[in-house]
Amino acid sequence: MKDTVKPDGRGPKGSPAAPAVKRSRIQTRNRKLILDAALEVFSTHGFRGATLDQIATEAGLSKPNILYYFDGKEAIHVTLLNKLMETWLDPLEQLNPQGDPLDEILAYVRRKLDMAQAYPRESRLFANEILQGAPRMAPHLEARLKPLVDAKATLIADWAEAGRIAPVDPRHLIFSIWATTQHYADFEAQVNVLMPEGGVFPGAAGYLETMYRRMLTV
Amino acid sequence: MKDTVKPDGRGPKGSPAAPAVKRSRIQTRNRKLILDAALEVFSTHGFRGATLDQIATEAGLSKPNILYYFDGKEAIHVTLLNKLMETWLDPLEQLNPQGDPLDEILAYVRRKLDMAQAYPRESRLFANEILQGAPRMAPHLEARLKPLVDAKATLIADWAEAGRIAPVDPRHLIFSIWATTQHYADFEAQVNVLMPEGGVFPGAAGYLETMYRRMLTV
DNA sequence: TCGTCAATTTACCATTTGGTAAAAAACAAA
DNA sequence: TTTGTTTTTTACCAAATGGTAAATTGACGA
Repeated sequence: MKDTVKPDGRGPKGSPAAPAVKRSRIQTRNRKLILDAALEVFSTHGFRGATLDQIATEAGLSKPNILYYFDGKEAIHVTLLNKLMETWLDPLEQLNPQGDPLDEILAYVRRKLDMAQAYPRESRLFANEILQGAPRMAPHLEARLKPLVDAKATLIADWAEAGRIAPVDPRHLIFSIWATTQHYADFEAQVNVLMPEGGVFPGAAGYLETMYRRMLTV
Repeated sequence: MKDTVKPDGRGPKGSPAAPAVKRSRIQTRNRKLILDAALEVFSTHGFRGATLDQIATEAGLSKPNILYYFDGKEAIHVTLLNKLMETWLDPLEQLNPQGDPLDEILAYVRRKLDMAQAYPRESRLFANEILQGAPRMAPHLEARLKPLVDAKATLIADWAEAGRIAPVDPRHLIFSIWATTQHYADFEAQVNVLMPEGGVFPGAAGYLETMYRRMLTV
């Protein structure tokens, strides 16, 4: 019997992430089902706390069928993390050196808050990974996030230097933007206890705009 | 044979948290060892990701010996969470209605940041629990945290009303303080990648004081 | 120093979990 | 419809995991 060929075109235990082969309709659909289910499960239980059975049930597929599409639990997690990284970097990448400094930063805050609202599961997946010491993401952080943050920190420092925003440590500014926006996704369970009235995001948007405006206005 | 009596004075599967019986030196020492080991393990892997074997190894005890001191994995986790809640509430409780509003809030920020630095594992234990939907802490949040936050939010609203600090939504202010301070503990793995130079906390303290001063100064 | 209770170890067990092999079913090109 | 391929199911397995029973060792007051 010849080796089973997995739908992503890799042989058994193959590794390249890039889809070397065009996927069938069924493959496309089921991979999406699995990744969506896995996002749900990993983001609420963390990697070790999630089980393939949970993912299978959530996806409406059998466990062996899931392992037909992915090489294992870890491969699913890694796939999610890889996809996530680009999405996560995007709002910061959009910070425009040519724009008005205050507007740019406030727009960045806005984008991050919108993402926390639109993609809370992704935010929690990321939070879980970092909380646990970034075991599978550390290389990514080093290779992709760090250079981007370095570049944008320099940009913000230049803006401050030129007196176009108030003096500020760019890195701590970025940390505080991440922390305050992602908080509404990551700590949703707590926020919901303390602000029961529906729709916390409009208030959050107003608060954060005010805070960073007061922080950065010269 | 008579029922084995556990060292906390409860019979098998007993429940009261209060130590009904004074503990021996050995009990005190070993319970501490276990709780410390469990804090380490739970805070990095989450509840489901942690194993009794890990905790046992970390504590330097055997697994059955651990189950001699605690009714099970869940009981250890609950014990940690209960202890944690009081520690966690304390800095906010200290917010003094008689003090100068700006000073009081800045001191609160300072206390929270100091806690993130001194007790990062506790911060991550808490973050893990909330991330996963607060399954074992929701009652606590409702019963202890919510009343406190309500009270302090009213206090801050009064300060703003009286023009002693700039107008602000008190609850979002509190959220942002939690988010920005705990970020340095919870996302330590990421922070360390982006700010390799040792000692991020002095810079964080300076940044946060500046931010909340600018935010709240009338 | 002896006896008793506390503490610990040894030897297990049932379930859960990630994963596999191989057969069966569904599908698609001819 | 036939044939080769893709997809799914069935039936497993080995390791890990939470937990227990009972025997063994240790501490310590009378």
